[in-house]
Amino acid sequence: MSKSTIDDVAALAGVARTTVSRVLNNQPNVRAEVRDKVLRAVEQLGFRVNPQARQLAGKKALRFVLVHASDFDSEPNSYFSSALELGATRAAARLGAQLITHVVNQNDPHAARQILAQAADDQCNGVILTPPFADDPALLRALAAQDCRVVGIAAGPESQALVETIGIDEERAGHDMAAHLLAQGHRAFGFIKGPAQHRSAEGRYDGFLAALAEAGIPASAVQAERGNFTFRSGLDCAQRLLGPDRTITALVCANDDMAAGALLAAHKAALRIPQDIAITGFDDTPVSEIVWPPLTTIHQPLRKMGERAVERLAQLAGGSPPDPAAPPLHEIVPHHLVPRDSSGMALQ
Amino acid sequence: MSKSTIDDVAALAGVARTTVSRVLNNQPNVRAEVRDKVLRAVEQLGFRVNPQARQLAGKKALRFVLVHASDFDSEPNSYFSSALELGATRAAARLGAQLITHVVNQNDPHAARQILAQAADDQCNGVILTPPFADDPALLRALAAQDCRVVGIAAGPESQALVETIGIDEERAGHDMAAHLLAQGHRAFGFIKGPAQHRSAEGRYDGFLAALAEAGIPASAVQAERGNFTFRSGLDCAQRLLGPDRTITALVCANDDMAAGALLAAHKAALRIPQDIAITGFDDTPVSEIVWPPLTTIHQPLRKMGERAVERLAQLAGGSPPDPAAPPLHEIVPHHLVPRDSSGMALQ
DNA sequence: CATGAAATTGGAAGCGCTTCCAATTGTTCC
DNA sequence: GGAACAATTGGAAGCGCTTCCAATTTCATG
Repeated sequence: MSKSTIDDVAALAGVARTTVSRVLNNQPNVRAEVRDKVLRAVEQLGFRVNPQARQLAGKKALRFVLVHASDFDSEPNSYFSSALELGATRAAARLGAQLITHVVNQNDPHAARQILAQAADDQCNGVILTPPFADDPALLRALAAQDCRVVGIAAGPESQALVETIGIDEERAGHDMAAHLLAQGHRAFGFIKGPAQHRSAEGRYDGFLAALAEAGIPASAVQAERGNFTFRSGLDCAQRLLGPDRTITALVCANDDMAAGALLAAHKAALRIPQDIAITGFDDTPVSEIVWPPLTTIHQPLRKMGERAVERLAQLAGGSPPDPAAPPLHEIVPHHLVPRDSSGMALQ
Repeated sequence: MSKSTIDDVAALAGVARTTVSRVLNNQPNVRAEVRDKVLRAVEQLGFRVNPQARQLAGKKALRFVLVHASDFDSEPNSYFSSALELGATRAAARLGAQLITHVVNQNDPHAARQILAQAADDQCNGVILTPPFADDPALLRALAAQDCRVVGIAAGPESQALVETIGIDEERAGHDMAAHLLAQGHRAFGFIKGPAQHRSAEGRYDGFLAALAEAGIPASAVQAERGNFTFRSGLDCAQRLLGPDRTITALVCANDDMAAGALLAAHKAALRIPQDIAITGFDDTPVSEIVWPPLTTIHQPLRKMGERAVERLAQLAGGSPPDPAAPPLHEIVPHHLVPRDSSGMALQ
């Protein structure tokens, strides 16, 4: 169980460590024959580069901060934050970077100031901000002023103009969900939105409406409610939409938790799902598979987003100074529709 | 935003790096006056040790493997695995260790062989096994035979006798849940167990029965069903227990997902929760707060368990050879009862 | 074949830190 | 005061790897 080092590879391949390093890092000026010899030695020894050593030697000690939002002063008990951080820490480990996580109470009036102080304290190369912090332009500007790079997660258009951001194409996702339901014959829709300040999620509704408009269904025909991403708000909104005078045959919820609440409301109203009412969510968190029937939803790759955020910061830290004239990049990660039984059947 | 190094601290404190290192690592033979001077310099500079450099210099390059179980060949979409891994990666990062994760299909007859091959391939110092792999004695013995240290997560008594393990006190947890319900006046119970091969979770039922026995309620009076930890199995079992001839006032489920299914069954049967039937879960996953009413449950600190697993492996890798006569250590991490509205009121 | 240029390879320093062995300082005893 | 011992501190090597600059080899041209 002893670990091979670059010196072992060099000895076996009969070259210097410099050459091994060149091969492993895809640098030029290595003959193909030497490259093959090195790669064979790597394979034979089962060599794995030590990322810590690589990072240290490369003079690129990197340290990033991930800021979680919470309603309390303790860590959020949520899949969103766990998955995002898991992706981020995996990427950091791979790159030999340090990732420091902080939890900030989103209801604290001093939240922004706290984030600024922590970023300075931590002497970090960059900060990953989650909603709602990613949608706070003043905070984004203040971080830039203290020379701190930022990647915003699921941030709205205003933030996209200020800092690097990552998210799914929310409008396209909403459009895809509507298209799925339209293809099943639905023409009468309800929609439970998320919080108004969640700018990116508003795009879900916009895309949904755009797809309906293409099918000749005006926005005024949609029965919309506003929830706050919780099961309870989904239950309450759905009870209003699924009352005795119900006209809708499909209810789209802006996240899975609210959709789970809407499922309960439908069960309580003795409605068959999806025959009487199809119900769909967003995000593909574990909840979407836990409930009955399992939810049709849009998969948002949270882990991937965490990874990309770290990788983006690493690029920013390692590259040339940013071109001030170039706008920040909004990176779109792919979403996909996950059809499940909550919308599994075409309308009769 | 420049990072301080140990040399900066040494210069400011007027000592050698060796002395700074001694202070930071709590080594003896440093006068208190010198120690204070160093710590002040650390504070003033906001110095943070670089764990990569520490690990590399300390000649303790560590690499661990975490094996997730899945029903597919892709990564499980579950809070259990995410939280465990998050704890493990955080601890690994802090210790400057590498953590490699693998996903193994638990239904694959070659699963054990796959794990063995991967551990050897990865040249790792140790393996963290999750259920059901942690409950496979043959696998545990085979890993030991290839000189691979193991920490099992939530493993049953048989595994506890073979390898290092970590879990909550399942019996005490089951006992605490029963005591909570007994204190609210409940005397007629149902219980939805987990899968029979999940040895550790059987302890939940044992502890539950022990508490009832103390209150003079025999095991034969409990209506028990067996689920498989899924929402659907919870729904099905609960429908049998909550039928028109229902006699129970409290239903304890061996995990939160089944409890969420039981909640739906209760809602469908038009039962008030908790007035007509109290329903409780186990594990305190995000689901427990997402449903309505929120679930009383037992908090199992998954992240902590992941952390401790890595720390335990690091200790095993760094210490003296294990005493063959000493039994492996079963580490108990604290659980606690989380009372919520699903059992929030005393019986009328 | 000789020369110059380009391509390829290697020696060695050093990233931030730990640790081994040497050097220095302090304490105790006669 | 001197010797012996203990406590404290520091110099320097080196962890696994990258990278800068030097050395060597290869290629092209006259």
